[in-house]
Amino acid sequence: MTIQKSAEDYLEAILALGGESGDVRSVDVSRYLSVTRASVSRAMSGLRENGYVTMGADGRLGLTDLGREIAERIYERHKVLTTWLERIGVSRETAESDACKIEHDLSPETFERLKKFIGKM
Amino acid sequence: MTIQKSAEDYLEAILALGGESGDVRSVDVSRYLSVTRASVSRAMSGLRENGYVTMGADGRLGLTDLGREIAERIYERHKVLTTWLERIGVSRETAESDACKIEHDLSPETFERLKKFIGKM
DNA sequence: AAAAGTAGTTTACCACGGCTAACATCGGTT
DNA sequence: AACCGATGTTAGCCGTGGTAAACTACTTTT
Repeated sequence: MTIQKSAEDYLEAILALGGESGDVRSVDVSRYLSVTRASVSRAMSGLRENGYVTMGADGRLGLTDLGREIAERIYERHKVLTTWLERIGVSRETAESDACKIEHDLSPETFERLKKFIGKM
Repeated sequence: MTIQKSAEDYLEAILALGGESGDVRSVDVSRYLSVTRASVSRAMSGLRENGYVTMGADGRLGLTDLGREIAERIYERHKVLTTWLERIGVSRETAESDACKIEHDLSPETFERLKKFIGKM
């Protein structure tokens, strides 16, 4: 199973919502990503099957090591992109929204370059 | 009909392949985008219906004013993105490929900023 | 002229990823 | 105890955009 874009979004959402407590449920993800509970439920089912996500009997979501690795990679990309976009003068909101859209697509090479470039700005 | 990403790709391909002669056929688009002739055929059918593309009896493809407008917008985005990526040290090939992936997604605001930024580099 | 290749189309299929609707649970209210 | 609201699941649907296979038509080769 090659991880899909939407799967990356779900994993990232779980990470982003986790915060201190780590108390994340499907409905939180549903609100965060503006999709229905049904969509989250099906996505979680797939992510559990493939070992990216765990779910307690009470519905609490967690990331496996594998899932966390992916989530963190995407989340870092997200931060790099928003930083860069804001740096060149894009508004915070647009930066966030654009970052979400392209964070899945850019090559590792581009990310490395971008990180270095931001450092030098 | 809100134009879709794939539609933008097809229009851009017709523009990119047009060059001097303007002699573009479906099979050229098919090779350019690495999709089957069947896919191109169906896409062209939709783009013709909606007034973005023309097709002569001999199979020659052309852009309507509407289609050309979109194609040029995307093509310009493509050029801005590849320029920028190469500028920060990404290889030509990766720059091309990454530009293709994100050229549909970035907001107009980001593009404006990016253009200005490249000018100042 | 016959055969082979090239181009475009149509059909039927598939995966993805949304959605709604209906149902099952569970916890707190009254 | 009965009810209600919130949550999660399942089933079935849809649009998008690819595919392969089969067919047509035109051109080029032999």
